[in-house]
Amino acid sequence: MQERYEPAVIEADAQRDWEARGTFRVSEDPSRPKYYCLCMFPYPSGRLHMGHVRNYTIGDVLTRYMRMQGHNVLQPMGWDAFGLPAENAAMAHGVPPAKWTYDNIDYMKRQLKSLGFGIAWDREVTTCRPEYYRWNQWLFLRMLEKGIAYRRTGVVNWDPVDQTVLANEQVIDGRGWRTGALVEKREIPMYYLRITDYAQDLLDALGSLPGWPERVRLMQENWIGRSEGLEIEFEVEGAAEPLAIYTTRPDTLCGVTYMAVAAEHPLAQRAAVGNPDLQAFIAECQRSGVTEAALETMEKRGMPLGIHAIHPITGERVPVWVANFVLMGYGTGAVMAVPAHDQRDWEFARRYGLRIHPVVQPLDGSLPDIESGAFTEHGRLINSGRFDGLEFDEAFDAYAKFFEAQGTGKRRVNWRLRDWGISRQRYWGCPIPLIHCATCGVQPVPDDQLPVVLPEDLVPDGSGNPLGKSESFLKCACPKCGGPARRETDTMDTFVDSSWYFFRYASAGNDRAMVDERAAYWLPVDQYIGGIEHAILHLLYSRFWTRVMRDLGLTQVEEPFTNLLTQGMVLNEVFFRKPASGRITYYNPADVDVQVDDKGARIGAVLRSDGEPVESGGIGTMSKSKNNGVDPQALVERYGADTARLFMMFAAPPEQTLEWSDEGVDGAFRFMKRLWKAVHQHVSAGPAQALDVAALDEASRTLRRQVHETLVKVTTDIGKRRTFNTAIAAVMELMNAINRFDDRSPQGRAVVQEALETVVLVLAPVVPHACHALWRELGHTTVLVDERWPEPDARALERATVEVVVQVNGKLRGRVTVPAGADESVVREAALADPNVQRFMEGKPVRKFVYVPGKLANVVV
RNA sequence: GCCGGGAUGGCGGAACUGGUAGACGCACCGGACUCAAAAUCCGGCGGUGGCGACAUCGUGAGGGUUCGAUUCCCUCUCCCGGCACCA
Repeated sequence: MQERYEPAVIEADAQRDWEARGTFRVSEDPSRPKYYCLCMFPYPSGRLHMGHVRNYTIGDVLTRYMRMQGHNVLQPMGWDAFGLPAENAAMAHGVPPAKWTYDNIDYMKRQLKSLGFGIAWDREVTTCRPEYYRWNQWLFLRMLEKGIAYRRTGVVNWDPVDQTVLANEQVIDGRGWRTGALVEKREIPMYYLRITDYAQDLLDALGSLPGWPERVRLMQENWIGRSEGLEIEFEVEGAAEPLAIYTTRPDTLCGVTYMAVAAEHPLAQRAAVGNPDLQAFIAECQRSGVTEAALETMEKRGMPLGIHAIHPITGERVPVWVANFVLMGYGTGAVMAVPAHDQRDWEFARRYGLRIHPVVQPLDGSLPDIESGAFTEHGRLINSGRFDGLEFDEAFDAYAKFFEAQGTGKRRVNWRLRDWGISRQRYWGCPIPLIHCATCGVQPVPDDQLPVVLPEDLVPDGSGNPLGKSESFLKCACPKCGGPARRETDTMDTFVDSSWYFFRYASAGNDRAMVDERAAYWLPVDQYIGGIEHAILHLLYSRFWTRVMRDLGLTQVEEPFTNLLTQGMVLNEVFFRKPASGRITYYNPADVDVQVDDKGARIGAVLRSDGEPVESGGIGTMSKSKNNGVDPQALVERYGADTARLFMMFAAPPEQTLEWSDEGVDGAFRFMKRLWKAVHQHVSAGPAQALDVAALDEASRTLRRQVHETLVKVTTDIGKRRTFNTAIAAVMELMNAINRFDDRSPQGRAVVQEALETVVLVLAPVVPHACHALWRELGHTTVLVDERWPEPDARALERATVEVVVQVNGKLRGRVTVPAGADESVVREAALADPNVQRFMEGKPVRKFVYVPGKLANVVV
């Protein structure tokens, strides 16, 4: 056996071996339990980043673990290959997005292979390939037929200089990122998917997802945002049509002191005619951003329209305002304002001197305090005429009945969730398969003409969609009348691509159907793993898309992902210098030396190249802008894939953020060397004898118990808790025990042989290359990746005595050793006899004796 | 602003169902080996007091429940993720 641990050689050997054996190619085998382990596929940005390495290492550990547990495991991989960065790269370097994307895929695929992930590469999916996205188009046409897809206008960010639609991330402080021009809101026709038709189902089914983190279910529940309320019509003076509003607080109706409508609302538009001030204000509302965060954080402003609504209960005249925080897209584009019981309305009323009229009092009968803020809790009605004295539920019912009887209002369920706008005015995406004909209008592309292929040779220049300038793409015949027509140039949101790729892995290569019977074998995904940043949108869209496929008879599956693991982000330190004048410069932590005092505490940091100090910017996500990324490739070349994988899994539990640490990587590498050395030392003394459990001495029995205790712990940590860091810590502890054990007798060596075999087996999912080699060195002719996970020996786990800690009044005062399974009375006697325990009891009688069997006793005096 | 999450030694983290706070690793300190260094091995390592046995304080801040709270409840601070065209 090689004495030195040489990862480059070991890893290449192992990978060659798996490749030659076709170890990770899988087929559908109904005789074995299946396990579909899926990691979120990467966007091919150029190189893998540490987040990918973390994600795919978690997936690979589970894949290899479940394989050892006897499952038929599928771990596929693919590319989320459409998207904005390819267009940005095209603009920067003049390369077509297609070439850039395919080159990146080639490089990143090599990186993934070098990390030793057990991927079924024969099922690879690339979303920018026509053989993939034709099925986006095909399903879109089915949705159009069923009315799930429809056309209406939507608001986008418009850069007036570049004459182009901007993504939210391309709008910086309200200005276009390239032109610096003030961005305008613009309404354009777009295609939407009726995800709101599925809102109730998507909400209810969250309850059937016990394998999802509670926080993700909560976030989705809040995102869907079901609310029950009343839709109420207010008469408007001098207008034929009433003003409809939706409220979840009908009990506060008599507290309405003004109404607010969106800038785009017909009432506001009409009032603005001939009123320049109002026109200016409405134009200003058009200029704010379109994101919810921007709308919620901006200053709440408004202007009276000079018209009045009639309160449906009191008959009072109520002024109607236009306000920048009311959105035409939400509900009816108008709200009733109750400043006494809604904080936002309260602030608005204070600002503009509007009346604040309390109509709800706390249940204790006190008067609501509306001086410092709104009273927003439920309570009892006052100042509400014949509704006085009612509580929330009663008031809700009473008002509902009142309006239903009059036909001027009704109960309504409202959703925060909005329909999914899938149109993008961009080139590098899946073409929406529609044709515009001057005589026949919008026509779907017939199925036999699919796919509508995206030309791969265009280069965007930032001024609009290049598809709109490509005659060869645009020109087509109308499928209905045969006359000249033009193709739709909008492409689909890339969330469409990622909403069903997990079905396609299981139906790879089928050019006649979107999914086939292989999907019925593999779906649903047993374990999905990806970043927490996808907790809402991607996961919700996938759940929706799966339901549409179910309704079209394409699958029986309703929920695509049975278990979900959301991994935390990978962080690193941030170092920078900010000269008195000039731009801030970030330095890569690899180029910075940290200075510590003699206790190891940090006292400063200097740039290695010039020895001058740099400032610490704390810890942040690895990013280009902060220049704090670590290249996985350099890591693998220096330490090997196993060390990289071991560090990633050891440094933090998977759901938490992970802080990068070069020293931590060194530590992981040292452990690999120690492991290698321990096996080398053991093996170089010749083969071990068979283990005779009955012949072991005390020290050997203790080591053997530690081996089996570790096995139990690692099995639950990997298999149930998914806390790989504690599993690895337990194995490190065992390795320390093995290294301290120096019994070279035949039975001593037999115990060590069993211990080392166990270590190699349980570490195989984490550091598969080294373990692959070590398994052979330990005398096996089998291939480790096909071995079964070991079973603990119950008899090895038995203990004769246990240590019980003894507290007096909850404070630790002593320890007693008692026979395992001893009665409480035995423990009590031993505990009370302990001198230190007696000292702290100060001769007082025992008031209470709490005993946690085998662990702890608390004497209360 | 709203929704979700987090905060434990010098650092990353552990404590699984309310029961020994600090496992494991890193950094640091001391020692062995070495002409020396690196590597490796051994030992120490939350603060304070004590020669020591041990005591005492200590899990972001403040309060509460409990025999017992890092864990449960309330209030607050800071950090991170998402907010519908980044993926």
